[in-house]
Amino acid sequence: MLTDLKENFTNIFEDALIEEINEVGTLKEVKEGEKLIEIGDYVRSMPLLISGAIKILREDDDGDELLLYFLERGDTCAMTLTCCLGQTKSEIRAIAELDTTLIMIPIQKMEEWTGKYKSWRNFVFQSYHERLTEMLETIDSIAFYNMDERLVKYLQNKKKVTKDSLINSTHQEIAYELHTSRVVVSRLLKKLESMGKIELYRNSIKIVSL
Amino acid sequence: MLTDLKENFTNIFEDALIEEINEVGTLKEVKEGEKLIEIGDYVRSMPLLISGAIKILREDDDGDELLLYFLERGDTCAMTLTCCLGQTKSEIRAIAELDTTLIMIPIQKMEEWTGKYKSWRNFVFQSYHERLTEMLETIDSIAFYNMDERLVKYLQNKKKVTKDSLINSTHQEIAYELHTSRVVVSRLLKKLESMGKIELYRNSIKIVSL
DNA sequence: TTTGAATTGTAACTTTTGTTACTGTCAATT
DNA sequence: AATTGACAGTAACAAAAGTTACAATTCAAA
Repeated sequence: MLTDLKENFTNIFEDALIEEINEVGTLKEVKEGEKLIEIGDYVRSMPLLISGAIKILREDDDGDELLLYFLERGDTCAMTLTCCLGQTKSEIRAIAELDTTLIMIPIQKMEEWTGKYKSWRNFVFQSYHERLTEMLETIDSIAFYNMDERLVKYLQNKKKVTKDSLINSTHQEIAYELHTSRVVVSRLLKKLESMGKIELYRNSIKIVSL
Repeated sequence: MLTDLKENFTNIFEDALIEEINEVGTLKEVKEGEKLIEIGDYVRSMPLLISGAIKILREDDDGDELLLYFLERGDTCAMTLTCCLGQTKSEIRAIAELDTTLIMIPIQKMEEWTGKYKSWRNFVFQSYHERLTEMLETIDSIAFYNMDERLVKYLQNKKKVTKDSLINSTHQEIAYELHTSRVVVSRLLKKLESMGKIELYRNSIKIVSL
């Protein structure tokens, strides 16, 4: 774990802090599709992402979902941060988008470190900033763009996160994450295909030029 | 200013911190409608809200707006926090919704206090949490609700913030903040009126029962 | 008092999105 | 090989939201 830590956080955290994380943190591996946090859960530890990606989802009253954003290497979950401190329940669901490696840090350390390490404070503030920014982008997408544009953004984002221009999703899965219906997604994907921007296969979509 | 501080923050901040705020902070009064921050501005000081309310708006490429949330008594601007620390430009616009009193704190103190005062750290984290929660609610509204429901939420929220069941807005102003068209707002308001939930006047709307 | 701008109401229409229904295809399993 | 269920394509329709156009009203300024 120390190697993972040094590789990913050496320019971010002081050596003494890396030491401490190494002592109290536990390594966790999750498989693609595995659920990390459910809405309403109490959060008892804070994740640092070493590799992979985690998708953060919001749910409405009918149980329908909306993809908020992805966490990637070097990220942490800003929602978790405040849930830890405030002892409140999770407002979101977290699911591994890829096979993912995390370091879990017990929440007791959170408060201690924010007083003790400047690098930790900066990291936490930076995380908040990034998350707020991502939330703003999500709001932009929903409020200012039509579904066809949102779909394009979704595909681009997915490609970036998975580092793969072949996206292994069904139309139904995409519809869930964009909070629309399968028929609408199929319709718009077909239009993108006829424009030569993507190629459609069963269970996957090849991004040609988006 | 000391009185304002003690009245509003005495249970939140340590006495020593209140002292410091009193020394370095400056009192600022803004009139309703006055702009506090524009998108792209660099932020050089952090506001603590003593009284009044500030609306936070997001803008799209065409210059159209969307209301994100209100800041009220005891709040601070989470976007400002990170802008200060990260030296990045503002992503949002802030306009006084009511006549408002603020204490402005120079950003240099930010970092110093996060190391020095536990109560300050808690306040900052709490602020982030509240802002993230408000952003989630905004996302819920846009993503999961239709315009008629969003309009009702808007009116309820406005009533709560202004503490006045008579809302002094034109249909056009409401349309801007909900990012829709005036005709749509007029249509939906008329429907609410015919249901007996509101009364419509020129330049104002009376909330009867929502 | 007249003018003109801002505000509101409303009809008619278009576009976007969502829904229902049915079809064919693919792939795993028996 | 036959069965089954998940997946995708598409038509037809419905609902929600956006647009255009115009009329009526109010109110302040000329």
